[in-house]
Amino acid sequence: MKLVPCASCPLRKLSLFLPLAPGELALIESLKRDQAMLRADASIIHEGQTNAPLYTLLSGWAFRFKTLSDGRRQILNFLLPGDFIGVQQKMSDASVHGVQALTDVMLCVFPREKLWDLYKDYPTLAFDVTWLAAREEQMLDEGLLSVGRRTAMERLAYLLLTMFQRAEEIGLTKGDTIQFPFTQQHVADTLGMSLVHINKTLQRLNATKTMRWKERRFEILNREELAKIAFYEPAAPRARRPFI
Amino acid sequence: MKLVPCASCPLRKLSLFLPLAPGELALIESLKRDQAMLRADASIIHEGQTNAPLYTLLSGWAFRFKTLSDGRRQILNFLLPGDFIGVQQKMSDASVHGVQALTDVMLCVFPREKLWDLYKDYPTLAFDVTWLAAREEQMLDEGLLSVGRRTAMERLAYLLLTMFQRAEEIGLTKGDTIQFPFTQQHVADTLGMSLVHINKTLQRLNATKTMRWKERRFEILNREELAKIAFYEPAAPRARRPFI
DNA sequence: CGACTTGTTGATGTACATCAAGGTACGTGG
DNA sequence: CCACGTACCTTGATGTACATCAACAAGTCG
Repeated sequence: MKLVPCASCPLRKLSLFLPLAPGELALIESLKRDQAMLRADASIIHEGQTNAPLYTLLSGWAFRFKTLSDGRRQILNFLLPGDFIGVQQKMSDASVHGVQALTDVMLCVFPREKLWDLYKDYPTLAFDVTWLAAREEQMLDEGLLSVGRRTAMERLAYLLLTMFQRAEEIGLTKGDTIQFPFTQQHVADTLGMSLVHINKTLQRLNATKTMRWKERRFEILNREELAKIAFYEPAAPRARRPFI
Repeated sequence: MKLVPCASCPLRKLSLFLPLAPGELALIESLKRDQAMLRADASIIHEGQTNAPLYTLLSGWAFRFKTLSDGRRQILNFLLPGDFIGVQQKMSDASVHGVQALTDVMLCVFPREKLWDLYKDYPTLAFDVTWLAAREEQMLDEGLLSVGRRTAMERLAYLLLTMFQRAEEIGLTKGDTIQFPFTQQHVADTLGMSLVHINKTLQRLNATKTMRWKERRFEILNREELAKIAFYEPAAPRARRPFI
């Protein structure tokens, strides 16, 4: 398989990313070790794996998760194109969570040892890495708020709405619809509920006519009302990039 | 109030922090704007506050939280001396969570604009910042796993055990005991449960004789057994500092 | 064609929340 | 000193949001 040169990397086309200085691009190019293609359901990082490389998700969906020894699983977050995989592991430690592909995915592989070069020579990029980590952390905060304090209906509405909006930002939606790759079981494991209860809550939520989710196809019918159900409090407009 | 010079900063004494190069110390010194002392219950960062500075917690306990507009509160994490406050906000955005002091606290104030200087001139320190953020994220992951998938008893055991261990690492414990500053209501808001249920679960947990928590005084009686109840799966030994 | 994955629905049980009342400790002002 | 409030904890009674179990339907894949 041919390597996609970074200059034509799909991520570079996103408006989220301002142009890099030429030197930065060259550096990124030099850091890139490899590119990997994985099938849906493949494991990207195993729980307990040591010194896993960093990845950027170029295309497809994935998710981070943890499991207890008796099999209970908690999905921590979904990953979309443009997301970084692996910053979570405090450097050089064993990974304490797994990452699994939800669809076929394409990954850019980035050896962990070289992260230091990036910090040393390209503080702008280092700043970006921190920014991405902070963004991840905010999503986790929201997840914790959902699972801890939102009701079943609010949780489900919140998750579907925000997943839609994340997908929308990177152009994965068509109007008010999208094809979600996850199942009701995935959602159950994300929201800390049982599959059956997700299904019953979904019936009630569909009945509100603010949205519809059936056979993986999701459609928003009334975004404001859905946001109200979700207890979604609109954040300040997103910064496009770290300041300076 | 006198400023504590960074060279004699309480944090510098912790074994968690290896010696800094002299230049690094000077930089930190120059970045330090101020030092603040706050009373228990004071708000350190308000939800919605923009461009809040960064802080290092020098002494005392605090916590990060989010609230829904109808008052439901979720505590996201507790903060102990040596923790960074504010990296979570993706730079320059409005803060989407609040931070409140649990005891009287002493803070080192660090203007957000200067973070860039640090990244530019001291990549080692920048690396540390990322490392701290990654560590925070791992704690959040565990919190999400707890609230989503652990039972009430497991959750409570896990929280108390890990809070004890975090305190132990920075020398806040006396043998197997510690004085926790938080109330059962705080724990309820951390674990996504009601105060009443926390109390009832606590009775059951005390009855196992693996620990005792009464009137803020916490004591571990059998760490291994408590860890089993908590479904605590020991992580790989902690790295002392990011590899370079 | 079975075997499997995903979704759906109903019956039953339980882990939790909510409500309510009271208990102890600690502070305050009279 | 007492009377009073307030913060935190405790316990029982009742209700409900959830999980679990079970059975079945529809699609897909070897």
